[in-house]
Amino acid sequence: VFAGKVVVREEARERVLASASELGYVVNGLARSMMGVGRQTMALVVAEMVGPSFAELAAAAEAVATREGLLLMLLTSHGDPAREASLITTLREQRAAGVILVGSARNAAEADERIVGYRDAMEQVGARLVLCGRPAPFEREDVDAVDYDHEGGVHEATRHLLDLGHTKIAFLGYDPGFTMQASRFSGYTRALSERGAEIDDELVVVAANTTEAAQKALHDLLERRPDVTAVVCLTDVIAVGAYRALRARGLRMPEDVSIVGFDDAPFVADLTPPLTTIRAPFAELGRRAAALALGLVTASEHDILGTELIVRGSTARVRSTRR
Amino acid sequence: VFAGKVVVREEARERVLASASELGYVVNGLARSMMGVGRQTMALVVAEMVGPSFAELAAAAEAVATREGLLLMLLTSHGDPAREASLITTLREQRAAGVILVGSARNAAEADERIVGYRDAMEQVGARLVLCGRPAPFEREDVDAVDYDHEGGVHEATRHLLDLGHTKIAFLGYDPGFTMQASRFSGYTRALSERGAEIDDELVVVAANTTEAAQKALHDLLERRPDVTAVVCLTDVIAVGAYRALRARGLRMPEDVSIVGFDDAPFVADLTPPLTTIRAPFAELGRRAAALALGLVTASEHDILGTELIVRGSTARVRSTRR
DNA sequence: TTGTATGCGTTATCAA
DNA sequence: TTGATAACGCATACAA
Repeated sequence: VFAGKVVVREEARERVLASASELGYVVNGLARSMMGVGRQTMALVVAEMVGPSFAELAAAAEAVATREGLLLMLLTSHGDPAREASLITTLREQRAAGVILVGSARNAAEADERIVGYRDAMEQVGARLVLCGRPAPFEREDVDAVDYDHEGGVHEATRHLLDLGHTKIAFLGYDPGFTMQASRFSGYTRALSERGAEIDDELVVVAANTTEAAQKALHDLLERRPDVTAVVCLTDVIAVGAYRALRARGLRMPEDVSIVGFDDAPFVADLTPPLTTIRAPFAELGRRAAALALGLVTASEHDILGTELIVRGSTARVRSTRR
Repeated sequence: VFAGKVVVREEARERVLASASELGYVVNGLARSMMGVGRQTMALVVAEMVGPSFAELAAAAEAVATREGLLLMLLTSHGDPAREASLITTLREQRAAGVILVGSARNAAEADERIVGYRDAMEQVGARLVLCGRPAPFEREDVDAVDYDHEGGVHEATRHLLDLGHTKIAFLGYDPGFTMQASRFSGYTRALSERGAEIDDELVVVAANTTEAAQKALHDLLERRPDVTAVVCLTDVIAVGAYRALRARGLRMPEDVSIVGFDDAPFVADLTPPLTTIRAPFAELGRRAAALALGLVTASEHDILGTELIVRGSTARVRSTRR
């Protein structure tokens, strides 16, 4: 009766259902899926459960999982390769239908090899691995990935600043060791190069993705280089750190310094001034990644979703003189 | 070898491990936990994956799940009782070790009965149910719950405003149909009563928990009652809506109107002015709920965690005249 | 220390 | 339509 595959007399079915509800019986999903009837779970692995992007993406992925009758497992790797590997093992043991690895990854051949290993391991238990928000390793066509246009987004933002007359444009949050950081940075360099501008290494500053780290990093930069009139921030979190640093130094936005962020986090439109930022389609990203992970669609090519520059009050035309 | 219970010769164990890694074999966790060896998952059910509180709480719960070797399933109910019931059934089928129901619940006897039913249903398959961020139904001692002091938090915030000389204090986000809304509101009424102030019904305004709804609600209130000098907001999201409404009307904060929120969401300290708000220990909440759900601790009584008023720039002494 | 049998709650198959 | 039985991959107990 519960399997639903076999034809049963109506009266018998009702008798079974009645006893079941009387006894509080429910099918043992573990035994059921052990018979290969179908997986019951899929997984989403993120470095940390932070940021708006994470919630939006997870919610979208869960929605498609639910539609397919699956539960969504949410795991964190804390950016630790060992923990990541152990999660993959556990998910294999659990016979998850698919796993989505989301977020920036280490930008190294060794990391790429790990990913391919994970993919093969999952495949061995009949599950899919899909990358989300990061490029496929070695640009391999045989690893499913859905990403958004980090490079294009920052390129558009940087060009926006160039169009406003800025020339001393800093990049805050540089870290070539990670894919996301590297590709966003390359959007910055491309925009500058297209205008024939040199990359001023001093204006490219490393900062961890926290408000505090960003604040300190920009503070230090402005000590050395008070001529900066605009800063491209890796993320909105970093942009908020930039706001704090500028405010602490008595500089006005956007009159003295223009700021652009990335993510369009909640509330950044309510800052003073409202943050100009880049919006990525996180919900769509989660949907596609989940659909890929469950084999509902097949990746025609590597999907790269577009981003959108949202111009608000934190960017303005450069002023010829400062102070 | 994999069960680890039996003593095996070292050479044999190595031979097994070698073959396993060669074949890519991993234990079938489904079959294993079917033997009652131990559950492998626990679940966290929220209405929506929004808000900072959610991420912080989920991360903390996942940390203790991980420590116990379990995976965390994250499910959304969208506030729909039918979906909630269906999730409970699925989790019973999956033999989850425990489930945490988090967030505001409907404030009705019928809802309480549902919860007790869920608890019994989970118990039947040897799993625990724990409520988080909402009170136990009917104040039943036999339903595990860990909550924080909604009432006390808002009471402290309201008294803070009273101490600053405010008398026309509005409450934004009223909705007696839900536990969280009701208990936060009662903190407001208690603070007023303690000072011998009447509750002015016109100053108590309904608003859904979105920035847009709050903005419109406060706008409408100020049309009718321009004498309001302070507003207690159900959440930070609503407080941001209040900021917008005030700004749109050309009112200054805190000179013309003081605002307090609830949650201490990211970035609210970076608004202009920085938001005075109430911080609840979401991480601790998640930790305790998870520990309870896994039976690591037993609830001595119903845990009510304390909150903390964080005074920032959005509240100030009332001015005798406006404009 | 190792091999063998039994049972767990399903699905699937085949006979009645 | 229904009942009996094998098989799934494991844990457990017991014998070798």
